[in-house]
Amino acid sequence: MKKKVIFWFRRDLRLEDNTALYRALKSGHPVVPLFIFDTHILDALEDRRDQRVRFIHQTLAELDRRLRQHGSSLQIRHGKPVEVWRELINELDPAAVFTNRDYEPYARQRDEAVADLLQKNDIYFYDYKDQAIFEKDEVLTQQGTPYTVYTPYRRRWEELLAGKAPQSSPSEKLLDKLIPGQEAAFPALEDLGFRDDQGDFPAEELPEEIIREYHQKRDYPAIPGTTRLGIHLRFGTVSIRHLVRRALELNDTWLSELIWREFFMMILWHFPHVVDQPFREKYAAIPWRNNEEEFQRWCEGQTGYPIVDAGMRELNQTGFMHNRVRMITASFLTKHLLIDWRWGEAYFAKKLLDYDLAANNGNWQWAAGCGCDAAPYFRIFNPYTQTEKFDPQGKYLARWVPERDHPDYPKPMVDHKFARERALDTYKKALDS
DNA sequence: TGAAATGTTGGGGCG
DNA sequence: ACGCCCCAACATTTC
Repeated sequence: MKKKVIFWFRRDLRLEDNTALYRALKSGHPVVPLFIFDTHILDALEDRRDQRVRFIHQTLAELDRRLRQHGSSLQIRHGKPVEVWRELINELDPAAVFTNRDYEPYARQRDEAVADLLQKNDIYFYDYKDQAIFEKDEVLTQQGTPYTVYTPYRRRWEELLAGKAPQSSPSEKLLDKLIPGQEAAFPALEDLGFRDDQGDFPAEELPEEIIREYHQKRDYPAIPGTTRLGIHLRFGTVSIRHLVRRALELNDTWLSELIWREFFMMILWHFPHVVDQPFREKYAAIPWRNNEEEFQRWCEGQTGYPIVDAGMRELNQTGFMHNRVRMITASFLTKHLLIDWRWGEAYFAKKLLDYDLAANNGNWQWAAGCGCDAAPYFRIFNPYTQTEKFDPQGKYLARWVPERDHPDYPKPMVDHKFARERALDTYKKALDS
Protein backbone atom coordinates (compact mmCIF):
# COMPACT_ATOMS: atom_id res chain seq x y z
CA MET A 1 0.00 0.00 0.00
CA LYS A 2 1.34 3.36 -1.04
CA LYS A 3 1.90 5.94 1.61
CA LYS A 4 -0.58 8.76 1.83
CA VAL A 5 0.07 12.44 1.29
CA ILE A 6 -1.91 15.17 2.98
CA PHE A 7 -3.30 18.26 1.34
CA TRP A 8 -3.78 21.02 3.89
CA PHE A 9 -6.52 23.57 3.10
CA ARG A 10 -6.06 27.06 4.54
CA ARG A 11 -6.94 30.18 2.54
CA ASP A 12 -7.79 28.17 -0.55
CA LEU A 13 -11.14 26.58 0.20
CA ARG A 14 -11.95 25.34 -3.28
CA LEU A 15 -11.47 22.26 -5.41
CA GLU A 16 -11.06 24.13 -8.72
CA ASP A 17 -7.71 25.48 -9.84
CA ASN A 18 -6.08 24.78 -6.50
CA THR A 19 -2.34 24.60 -7.12
CA ALA A 20 -1.16 22.52 -4.19
CA LEU A 21 -4.18 20.25 -4.33
CA TYR A 22 -3.43 19.62 -7.99
CA ARG A 23 0.19 18.80 -7.23
CA ALA A 24 -0.82 16.47 -4.44
CA LEU A 25 -3.30 14.67 -6.67
CA LYS A 26 -0.60 14.33 -9.32
CA SER A 27 1.89 12.91 -6.83
CA GLY A 28 0.74 9.34 -7.37
CA HIS A 29 -0.15 8.92 -3.71
CA PRO A 30 -3.65 8.84 -2.27
CA VAL A 31 -4.47 12.32 -0.99
CA VAL A 32 -6.00 13.05 2.40
CA PRO A 33 -7.70 16.46 2.37
CA LEU A 34 -7.36 18.27 5.68
CA PHE A 35 -8.50 21.44 7.37
CA ILE A 36 -7.43 22.60 10.83
CA PHE A 37 -9.53 25.00 12.87
CA ASP A 38 -6.69 26.89 14.52
CA THR A 39 -7.41 27.69 18.16
CA HIS A 40 -4.77 30.43 18.09
CA ILE A 41 -7.04 32.27 15.68
CA LEU A 42 -10.48 31.17 16.88
CA ASP A 43 -9.86 31.83 20.55
CA ALA A 44 -8.84 35.40 19.77
CA LEU A 45 -12.20 36.16 18.17
CA GLU A 46 -14.50 38.05 20.50
CA ASP A 47 -17.76 37.19 18.84
CA ARG A 48 -19.05 33.64 19.25
CA ARG A 49 -21.22 34.33 16.23
CA ASP A 50 -18.33 35.49 14.08
CA GLN A 51 -19.67 35.24 10.57
CA ARG A 52 -16.31 34.45 9.06
CA VAL A 53 -16.10 31.26 11.08
CA ARG A 54 -19.57 30.40 9.91
CA PHE A 55 -18.51 31.13 6.34
CA ILE A 56 -15.55 28.79 6.64
CA HIS A 57 -17.68 26.13 8.28
CA GLN A 58 -20.34 26.38 5.62
CA THR A 59 -17.76 26.30 2.85
CA LEU A 60 -16.08 23.26 4.34
CA ALA A 61 -19.42 21.51 4.62
CA GLU A 62 -19.94 22.02 0.92
CA LEU A 63 -16.40 20.83 0.16
CA ASP A 64 -16.96 17.76 2.27
CA ARG A 65 -20.23 17.04 0.48
CA ARG A 66 -18.45 17.16 -2.85
CA LEU A 67 -15.55 15.07 -1.62
CA ARG A 68 -18.02 12.43 -0.48
CA GLN A 69 -19.44 12.32 -3.98
CA HIS A 70 -15.96 11.20 -4.97
CA GLY A 71 -15.88 8.55 -2.28
CA SER A 72 -13.67 10.52 0.06
CA SER A 73 -14.20 12.99 2.91
CA LEU A 74 -12.61 15.96 4.56
CA GLN A 75 -10.50 15.50 7.68
CA ILE A 76 -11.22 18.30 10.11
CA ARG A 77 -9.15 18.96 13.20
CA HIS A 78 -9.38 21.56 15.92
CA GLY A 79 -6.38 22.74 17.93
CA LYS A 80 -2.99 24.33 17.77
CA PRO A 81 -1.51 23.50 14.38
CA VAL A 82 1.81 22.09 15.60
CA GLU A 83 0.08 19.89 18.15
CA VAL A 84 -2.46 18.74 15.60
CA TRP A 85 0.34 17.87 13.24
CA ARG A 86 2.06 15.79 15.91
CA GLU A 87 -1.08 13.70 16.15
CA LEU A 88 -1.54 13.52 12.41
CA ILE A 89 1.98 12.25 11.87
CA ASN A 90 1.37 9.38 14.27
CA GLU A 91 -2.08 8.67 13.03
CA LEU A 92 -1.63 8.87 9.26
CA ASP A 93 2.08 8.40 8.72
CA PRO A 94 2.11 10.59 5.61
CA ALA A 95 4.92 10.71 3.08
CA ALA A 96 4.43 14.38 2.33
CA VAL A 97 2.31 17.42 2.99
CA PHE A 98 1.10 19.75 0.24
CA THR A 99 -0.17 23.23 0.87
CA ASN A 100 -0.46 26.71 -0.62
CA ARG A 101 1.69 29.51 0.72
CA ASP A 102 0.32 32.23 2.91
CA TYR A 103 2.23 35.47 3.38
CA GLU A 104 0.92 36.87 6.65
CA PRO A 105 3.43 36.98 9.50
CA TYR A 106 1.49 34.57 11.71
CA ALA A 107 1.04 32.09 8.87
CA ARG A 108 4.71 32.26 7.97
CA GLN A 109 5.72 31.48 11.52
CA ARG A 110 3.14 28.69 11.80
CA ASP A 111 4.28 27.09 8.57
CA GLU A 112 7.89 27.32 9.57
CA ALA A 113 7.14 25.47 12.79
CA VAL A 114 5.09 22.82 11.02
CA ALA A 115 7.67 22.39 8.26
CA ASP A 116 10.30 21.95 10.92
CA LEU A 117 8.31 19.29 12.72
CA LEU A 118 7.61 17.46 9.47
CA GLN A 119 11.22 17.56 8.45
CA LYS A 120 12.26 15.99 11.74
CA ASN A 121 9.93 13.13 10.87
CA ASP A 122 11.25 12.76 7.34
CA ILE A 123 8.08 14.08 5.82
CA TYR A 124 8.30 16.39 2.84
CA PHE A 125 6.61 19.78 3.09
CA TYR A 126 5.72 21.14 -0.34
CA ASP A 127 4.30 24.64 -0.54
CA TYR A 128 3.10 26.45 -3.64
CA LYS A 129 2.20 29.86 -4.91
CA ASP A 130 -1.55 29.96 -5.26
CA GLN A 131 -3.15 33.05 -3.80
CA ALA A 132 -1.26 35.54 -5.94
CA ILE A 133 -0.19 35.85 -9.56
CA PHE A 134 3.20 37.15 -8.48
CA GLU A 135 4.52 36.63 -4.98
CA LYS A 136 7.44 37.52 -2.75
CA ASP A 137 10.15 39.06 -4.92
CA GLU A 138 8.84 38.22 -8.36
CA VAL A 139 8.06 41.88 -8.99
CA LEU A 140 11.12 43.99 -8.22
CA THR A 141 12.61 47.26 -9.44
CA GLN A 142 15.67 47.28 -11.66
CA GLN A 143 17.73 47.72 -8.51
CA GLY A 144 16.30 44.48 -7.22
CA THR A 145 14.34 46.18 -4.44
CA PRO A 146 10.63 45.84 -3.72
CA TYR A 147 8.39 48.54 -5.13
CA THR A 148 6.95 50.96 -2.63
CA VAL A 149 4.94 52.98 -5.12
CA TYR A 150 1.90 51.46 -6.75
CA THR A 151 2.04 52.81 -10.29
CA PRO A 152 5.50 51.55 -11.26
CA TYR A 153 4.68 48.30 -9.45
CA ARG A 154 1.63 47.90 -11.57
CA ARG A 155 3.54 48.68 -14.75
CA ARG A 156 6.09 45.98 -13.96
CA TRP A 157 3.39 43.54 -12.87
CA GLU A 158 1.62 43.93 -16.21
CA GLU A 159 4.90 43.69 -18.08
CA LEU A 160 5.58 40.36 -16.43
CA LEU A 161 2.09 39.12 -17.19
CA ALA A 162 2.63 40.22 -20.79
CA GLY A 163 -1.08 40.08 -21.52
CA LYS A 164 -1.11 36.32 -21.12
CA ALA A 165 -3.98 34.75 -19.31
CA PRO A 166 -2.76 33.03 -16.13
CA GLN A 167 -2.93 29.24 -16.36
CA SER A 168 -5.03 27.17 -14.03
CA SER A 169 -4.23 23.84 -12.41
CA PRO A 170 -7.20 21.57 -13.08
CA SER A 171 -7.29 20.01 -9.62
CA GLU A 172 -11.05 19.47 -9.93
CA LYS A 173 -10.44 16.88 -12.66
CA LEU A 174 -8.33 14.60 -10.48
CA LEU A 175 -10.59 14.13 -7.49
CA ASP A 176 -10.65 10.38 -8.03
CA LYS A 177 -7.09 10.40 -6.67
CA LEU A 178 -8.38 11.29 -3.23
CA ILE A 179 -8.09 8.70 -0.54
CA PRO A 180 -11.25 6.58 -0.35
CA GLY A 181 -13.22 6.52 2.86
CA GLN A 182 -16.09 8.49 4.29
CA GLU A 183 -15.61 7.83 7.97
CA ALA A 184 -14.28 11.29 8.84
CA ALA A 185 -16.70 13.12 11.09
CA PHE A 186 -17.82 16.61 10.23
CA PRO A 187 -18.08 18.82 13.31
CA ALA A 188 -20.95 21.20 13.99
CA LEU A 189 -20.18 24.87 14.48
CA GLU A 190 -21.15 24.44 18.12
CA ASP A 191 -18.42 21.82 18.57
CA LEU A 192 -15.94 24.55 17.71
CA GLY A 193 -17.32 26.91 20.33
CA PHE A 194 -19.33 29.02 17.92
CA ARG A 195 -23.02 29.49 17.46
CA ASP A 196 -24.85 29.03 14.23
CA ASP A 197 -26.77 31.88 12.72
CA GLN A 198 -28.90 32.95 9.80
CA GLY A 199 -28.01 34.97 6.78
CA ASP A 200 -26.60 34.56 3.33
CA PHE A 201 -23.10 35.27 2.21
CA PRO A 202 -22.47 37.04 -1.07
CA ALA A 203 -22.40 34.61 -3.99
CA GLU A 204 -19.10 33.68 -5.55
CA GLU A 205 -20.42 33.89 -9.10
CA LEU A 206 -18.63 36.53 -11.09
CA PRO A 207 -21.01 39.43 -11.68
CA GLU A 208 -19.92 40.17 -15.24
CA GLU A 209 -22.08 43.22 -15.74
CA ILE A 210 -20.76 44.82 -12.59
CA ILE A 211 -17.17 44.16 -13.65
CA ARG A 212 -17.85 45.59 -17.09
CA GLU A 213 -19.14 48.83 -15.61
CA TYR A 214 -16.85 48.83 -12.62
CA HIS A 215 -14.91 51.97 -13.56
CA GLN A 216 -18.15 53.95 -13.83
CA LYS A 217 -20.04 52.65 -10.86
CA ARG A 218 -17.57 51.58 -8.22
CA ASP A 219 -17.62 54.89 -6.34
CA TYR A 220 -21.32 55.10 -5.65
CA PRO A 221 -22.22 53.28 -2.45
CA ALA A 222 -25.94 53.38 -3.16
CA ILE A 223 -25.65 51.12 -6.20
CA PRO A 224 -24.29 47.58 -6.52
CA GLY A 225 -21.22 48.66 -8.47
CA THR A 226 -18.62 46.50 -6.75
CA THR A 227 -18.23 42.75 -6.97
CA ARG A 228 -18.16 41.87 -3.26
CA LEU A 229 -15.67 39.14 -4.00
CA GLY A 230 -13.44 40.19 -1.11
CA ILE A 231 -14.57 37.40 1.18
CA HIS A 232 -13.98 34.86 -1.57
CA LEU A 233 -10.48 36.13 -2.17
CA ARG A 234 -9.89 36.08 1.56
CA PHE A 235 -10.77 32.44 1.94
CA GLY A 236 -9.78 31.31 -1.52
CA THR A 237 -13.24 30.19 -2.56
CA VAL A 238 -12.39 31.72 -5.91
CA SER A 239 -9.16 31.44 -7.88
CA ILE A 240 -7.13 34.62 -8.48
CA ARG A 241 -6.04 33.27 -11.85
CA HIS A 242 -9.64 32.94 -12.88
CA LEU A 243 -10.38 36.51 -11.75
CA VAL A 244 -7.38 37.95 -13.55
CA ARG A 245 -8.39 36.19 -16.75
CA ARG A 246 -11.84 37.72 -16.51
CA ALA A 247 -10.40 41.13 -15.63
CA LEU A 248 -8.21 41.06 -18.73
CA GLU A 249 -11.33 40.51 -20.80
CA LEU A 250 -13.73 42.77 -19.00
CA ASN A 251 -12.27 45.78 -17.22
CA ASP A 252 -8.91 47.38 -16.69
CA THR A 253 -9.88 49.35 -13.61
CA TRP A 254 -10.98 46.19 -11.92
CA LEU A 255 -7.73 44.47 -12.86
CA SER A 256 -5.99 47.37 -11.19
CA GLU A 257 -7.80 46.58 -7.96
CA LEU A 258 -6.57 42.98 -8.11
CA ILE A 259 -3.06 44.35 -8.56
CA TRP A 260 -3.50 46.63 -5.52
CA ARG A 261 -4.27 43.46 -3.56
CA GLU A 262 -0.96 41.91 -4.58
CA PHE A 263 0.85 45.18 -4.02
CA PHE A 264 -0.20 45.18 -0.38
CA MET A 265 0.50 41.45 -0.03
CA MET A 266 3.99 42.11 -1.31
CA ILE A 267 4.46 45.07 1.03
CA LEU A 268 3.46 42.92 3.99
CA TRP A 269 5.85 40.20 2.89
CA HIS A 270 8.83 42.53 2.53
CA PHE A 271 8.02 44.90 5.38
CA PRO A 272 6.29 42.84 8.07
CA HIS A 273 6.83 45.65 10.58
CA VAL A 274 3.89 47.48 8.97
CA VAL A 275 1.63 45.18 10.98
CA ASP A 276 1.98 47.47 13.97
CA GLN A 277 4.23 50.31 12.79
CA PRO A 278 3.78 53.00 10.16
CA PHE A 279 5.53 52.25 6.89
CA ARG A 280 6.96 55.75 7.05
CA GLU A 281 8.77 55.90 10.34
CA LYS A 282 8.38 59.65 10.82
CA TYR A 283 4.66 59.16 11.26
CA ALA A 284 5.27 57.34 14.52
CA ALA A 285 5.67 60.84 16.01
CA ILE A 286 2.05 61.87 15.49
CA PRO A 287 0.44 62.54 18.88
CA TRP A 288 -2.89 60.80 18.37
CA ARG A 289 -5.63 62.20 20.55
CA ASN A 290 -7.15 58.73 21.02
CA ASN A 291 -10.27 59.89 22.81
CA GLU A 292 -12.11 56.70 23.80
CA GLU A 293 -15.52 58.29 23.85
CA GLU A 294 -15.08 59.74 20.38
CA PHE A 295 -13.81 56.41 19.12
CA GLN A 296 -16.97 54.80 20.47
CA ARG A 297 -19.17 57.25 18.60
CA TRP A 298 -17.28 56.51 15.40
CA CYS A 299 -17.68 52.75 15.92
CA GLU A 300 -21.39 53.07 16.54
CA GLY A 301 -22.10 55.42 13.66
CA GLN A 302 -23.11 58.36 15.87
CA THR A 303 -20.67 61.03 14.75
CA GLY A 304 -23.29 63.39 13.39
CA TYR A 305 -21.71 63.16 9.95
CA PRO A 306 -24.30 61.18 7.97
CA ILE A 307 -21.91 59.65 5.45
CA VAL A 308 -19.57 58.46 8.21
CA ASP A 309 -22.44 57.10 10.27
CA ALA A 310 -23.93 55.40 7.24
CA GLY A 311 -20.70 53.57 6.56
CA MET A 312 -20.18 52.45 10.12
CA ARG A 313 -23.74 51.23 10.41
CA GLU A 314 -23.49 49.34 7.16
CA LEU A 315 -20.37 47.70 8.56
CA ASN A 316 -21.93 46.91 11.92
CA GLN A 317 -25.09 45.50 10.46
CA THR A 318 -23.76 43.60 7.45
CA GLY A 319 -20.03 43.00 7.86
CA PHE A 320 -19.47 44.96 4.68
CA MET A 321 -18.75 48.59 3.83
CA HIS A 322 -18.54 50.08 0.39
CA ASN A 323 -14.96 50.96 -0.50
CA ARG A 324 -15.57 54.65 -1.11
CA VAL A 325 -17.08 54.88 2.35
CA ARG A 326 -14.21 52.91 3.88
CA MET A 327 -11.95 55.72 2.71
CA ILE A 328 -14.25 58.41 4.09
CA THR A 329 -14.68 56.79 7.50
CA ALA A 330 -10.95 56.09 7.73
CA SER A 331 -10.07 59.65 6.81
CA PHE A 332 -12.56 60.90 9.39
CA LEU A 333 -11.14 58.76 12.19
CA THR A 334 -7.50 59.56 11.53
CA LYS A 335 -7.80 63.18 10.43
CA HIS A 336 -10.93 64.66 11.98
CA LEU A 337 -10.68 62.78 15.26
CA LEU A 338 -6.92 62.21 15.26
CA ILE A 339 -7.35 58.66 16.45
CA ASP A 340 -4.59 56.14 15.78
CA TRP A 341 -5.13 54.31 12.49
CA ARG A 342 -4.41 51.06 14.33
CA TRP A 343 -7.61 51.49 16.34
CA GLY A 344 -9.60 51.80 13.16
CA GLU A 345 -7.74 48.95 11.57
CA ALA A 346 -8.51 46.70 14.53
CA TYR A 347 -12.19 47.62 14.40
CA PHE A 348 -12.44 46.84 10.72
CA ALA A 349 -10.56 43.59 11.32
CA LYS A 350 -13.19 42.60 13.84
CA LYS A 351 -16.16 43.50 11.68
CA LEU A 352 -15.34 43.00 8.01
CA LEU A 353 -16.32 39.67 6.49
CA ASP A 354 -13.72 40.26 3.80
CA TYR A 355 -11.06 41.26 6.31
CA ASP A 356 -7.59 40.66 4.97
CA LEU A 357 -4.54 41.75 6.94
CA ALA A 358 -2.47 42.98 4.02
CA ALA A 359 -5.26 44.97 2.38
CA ASN A 360 -6.75 46.33 5.59
CA ASN A 361 -3.40 47.42 6.95
CA GLY A 362 -2.27 48.86 3.64
CA ASN A 363 -5.42 50.85 3.15
CA TRP A 364 -5.54 52.17 6.70
CA GLN A 365 -1.98 53.34 6.43
CA TRP A 366 -2.92 54.88 3.10
CA ALA A 367 -5.76 56.79 4.73
CA ALA A 368 -3.64 57.93 7.64
CA GLY A 369 -0.93 59.10 5.27
CA CYS A 370 1.75 56.94 6.85
CA GLY A 371 1.74 54.09 4.31
CA CYS A 372 3.76 53.49 1.21
CA ASP A 373 2.39 55.50 -1.67
CA ALA A 374 -0.15 56.94 0.73
CA ALA A 375 -2.41 59.90 0.37
CA PRO A 376 -0.40 62.92 1.55
CA TYR A 377 -1.34 63.90 5.07
CA PHE A 378 -2.91 67.14 3.92
CA ARG A 379 -5.42 65.29 1.81
CA ILE A 380 -8.41 65.42 4.10
CA PHE A 381 -11.76 64.26 2.87
CA ASN A 382 -14.62 66.66 3.34
CA PRO A 383 -17.51 64.38 4.31
CA TYR A 384 -20.08 66.74 2.80
CA THR A 385 -18.27 67.14 -0.50
CA GLN A 386 -17.80 63.39 -0.71
CA THR A 387 -21.51 62.91 -0.15
CA GLU A 388 -22.40 65.39 -2.89
CA LYS A 389 -20.05 63.69 -5.30
CA PHE A 390 -20.76 60.07 -4.55
CA ASP A 391 -24.24 59.96 -3.09
CA PRO A 392 -25.82 62.96 -4.81
CA GLN A 393 -29.37 61.76 -4.25
CA GLY A 394 -28.74 60.78 -0.67
CA LYS A 395 -29.89 57.23 -1.31
CA TYR A 396 -27.12 55.61 0.66
CA LEU A 397 -27.72 58.00 3.54
CA ALA A 398 -31.44 57.37 3.43
CA ARG A 399 -30.83 53.67 3.74
CA TRP A 400 -28.47 53.75 6.70
CA VAL A 401 -29.24 57.03 8.47
CA PRO A 402 -32.94 57.57 7.87
CA GLU A 403 -33.21 59.88 10.87
CA ARG A 404 -30.51 62.25 9.67
CA ASP A 405 -32.92 65.20 9.35
CA HIS A 406 -34.69 64.62 12.65
CA PRO A 407 -33.96 66.90 15.60
CA ASP A 408 -32.62 63.99 17.68
CA TYR A 409 -29.91 63.09 15.17
CA PRO A 410 -26.62 64.15 16.76
CA LYS A 411 -24.95 67.39 15.77
CA PRO A 412 -21.58 66.92 14.07
CA MET A 413 -19.26 65.83 16.88
CA VAL A 414 -16.57 68.16 15.61
CA ASP A 415 -16.67 71.10 13.21
CA HIS A 416 -15.21 70.18 9.83
CA LYS A 417 -13.14 73.32 9.35
CA PHE A 418 -11.80 73.22 12.88
CA ALA A 419 -10.93 69.52 12.64
CA ARG A 420 -9.26 69.96 9.29
CA GLU A 421 -7.02 72.72 10.58
CA ARG A 422 -6.25 70.80 13.75
CA ALA A 423 -5.19 67.78 11.71
CA LEU A 424 -3.00 69.82 9.37
CA ASP A 425 -1.40 71.49 12.33
CA THR A 426 -0.83 68.27 14.27
CA TYR A 427 0.63 66.36 11.34
CA LYS A 428 2.80 69.27 10.28
CA LYS A 429 4.27 69.76 13.73
CA ALA A 430 4.96 66.06 14.20
CA LEU A 431 6.56 65.59 10.80
CA ASP A 432 8.63 68.76 10.82
CA SER A 433 10.53 67.94 13.95
C1' DT B 1 -8.45 57.15 -5.08
C1' DG B 2 -8.91 65.94 -2.14
C1' DA B 3 -10.08 70.29 -0.59
C1' DA B 4 -9.33 75.00 0.33
C1' DA B 5 -7.03 79.14 -0.72
C1' DT B 6 -5.37 81.99 -4.00
C1' DG B 7 -4.78 83.66 -8.68
C1' DT B 8 -6.50 84.66 -13.39
C1' DT B 9 -9.74 85.57 -16.91
C1' DG B 10 -13.56 87.41 -19.14
C1' DG B 11 -18.37 88.92 -19.56
C1' DG B 12 -21.82 92.12 -18.02
C1' DG B 13 -23.54 96.14 -15.46
C1' DC B 14 -22.79 100.69 -14.84
C1' DG B 15 -21.24 105.49 -14.69
C1' DA C 1 -16.60 104.02 -26.29
C1' DC C 2 -14.26 103.27 -22.21
C1' DG C 3 -12.71 102.07 -17.65
C1' DC C 4 -13.99 100.16 -13.48
C1' DC C 5 -16.02 96.89 -10.51
C1' DC C 6 -18.12 92.53 -9.52
C1' DC C 7 -18.09 87.86 -9.66
C1' DA C 8 -18.58 83.38 -11.69
C1' DA C 9 -15.70 80.07 -13.83
C1' DC C 10 -11.66 78.07 -14.32
C1' DA C 11 -6.62 77.33 -13.16
C1' DT C 12 -2.90 77.05 -10.03
C1' DT C 13 -0.93 76.66 -5.64
C1' DT C 14 -0.95 75.25 -1.07
C1' DC C 15 -2.01 72.41 2.74
